[in-house]
Amino acid sequence: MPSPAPSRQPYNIGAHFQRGLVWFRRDLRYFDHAALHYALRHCREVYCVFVFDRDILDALLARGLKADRRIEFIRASVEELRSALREAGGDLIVVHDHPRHAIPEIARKLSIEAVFANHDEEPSAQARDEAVRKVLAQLPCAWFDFKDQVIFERNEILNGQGKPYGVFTPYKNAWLAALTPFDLRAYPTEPYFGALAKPPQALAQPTPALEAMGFARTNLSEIALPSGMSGGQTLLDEFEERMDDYHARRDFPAVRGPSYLSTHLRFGTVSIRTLAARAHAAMLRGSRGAATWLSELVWRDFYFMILHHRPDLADGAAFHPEFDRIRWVDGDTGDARFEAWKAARTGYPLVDAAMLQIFQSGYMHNRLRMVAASFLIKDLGVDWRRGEQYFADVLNDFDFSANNGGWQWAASSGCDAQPWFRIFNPVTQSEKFDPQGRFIRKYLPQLAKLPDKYIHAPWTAPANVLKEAGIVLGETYPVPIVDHAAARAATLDRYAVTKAHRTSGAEAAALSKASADD
DNA sequence: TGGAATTTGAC
DNA sequence: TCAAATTCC
Repeated sequence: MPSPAPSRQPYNIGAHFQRGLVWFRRDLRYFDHAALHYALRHCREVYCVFVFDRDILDALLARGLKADRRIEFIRASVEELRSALREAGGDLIVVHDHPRHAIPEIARKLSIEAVFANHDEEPSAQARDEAVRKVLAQLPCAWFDFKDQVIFERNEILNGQGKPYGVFTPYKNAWLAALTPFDLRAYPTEPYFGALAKPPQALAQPTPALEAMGFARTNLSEIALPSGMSGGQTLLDEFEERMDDYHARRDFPAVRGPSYLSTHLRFGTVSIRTLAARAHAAMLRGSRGAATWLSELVWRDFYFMILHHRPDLADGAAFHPEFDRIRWVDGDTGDARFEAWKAARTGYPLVDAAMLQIFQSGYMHNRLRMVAASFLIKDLGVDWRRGEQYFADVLNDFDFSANNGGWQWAASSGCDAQPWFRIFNPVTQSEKFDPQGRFIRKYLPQLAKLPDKYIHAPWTAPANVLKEAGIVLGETYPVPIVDHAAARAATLDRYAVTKAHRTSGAEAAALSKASADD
């Protein structure tokens, strides 16, 4: 049975079923949930399942990533969801398996007539769903999927020519213009909880332990990232207190400015509709902070939309292919630079502090993501894909679309990216956004005694100041691995190949004149 | 959602 | 002389 196109009208299932199965993936909540809403309304009995996906988890283990905060976050969130569903009269079947095997098997055992899930735009997830759907079709078992994790998806926002936007600002204007109360309204579930059903004991096995799946405990409990729906709610409540100041505070990593909700958005322990509705309402009453924050939520929709139209991005393609002509610094030099960047040993304090933040906590402040990415790409000359992969490995809130979008923005190869000749100065950024060095001092205590004036660039400090602060450059803290001015010049050279094919009008005229002269 | 070099303009 | 404005990368 083909799945109807997503609609901004209430989805018309057009049938009722005896038994349905809701497959939870990146939507670990039981309120305001599209798939659960429609399943509860169209099935007499609704079962719920979560699969710890061995295709994903085994790949992480094969790469040695045993201590992954995200797996721990997911497991805790799954446990909370499971308790909540139990209290509501149902349960959550939790298995550690390959979805293309587990979902049809459970569907068969429970005589499920229809599986309900929410969209996941990542190409690998699309392939996964297609594989599951194929097996289900043979049972037969129907499949329904829904927009849930964004406000507008896929082709819902198009430009005047009926094509997807490639530039953010006009996209955002169209997004705001298209917004209706329907788009922000919750998909209620609670009124229909009567349909939740408890699976037989054989399927209601305990949630697998981290260790049973091959993973180790992490420092998740120490890093102020409460998990589950309750954790998301706590962070949202706290953020609402400071939302009006978001625009003024969000750029300063030493200040509590951001919402810290990104990981909850990633795993759906908060609802995007709740967040966007709060932001939109506050914006309408004149809150600049709320307007700026809403803009960030629109960026999130934007990058999901871009990935939907450009699945080749998942294969490492540059959004603008001419940027794949760049010769990056590779070989031993490239390796050494990349390792120094990861190890927080670049000699630029703000960059190193940022890299320690992500390493220790799985989180990096958004301003610093731009600074650290720009430094790897445009100061060290290293291929942006290497940085993208590292962030993918360690960020708690890692989402392919936004991570790829951010890296390609920094590399200037992306849609609506910064111009290629725009190169952050890591010292200037530090002076602007961490003026008192509070963030730097938190992560680099060996620099703590340096006066504000020199904390952004220790190598410029006079010998007696360094001595006074107990610093021996090259021993207690690295000397800069590259000189910014020289690196900047090298990057401008390196990027020159991206404009080689684009001949200006004057150049074209000169060329045709030259050939006419021959 | 820059930065650096250069020019301009008020002293 | 210096900071603001402009231009170029």
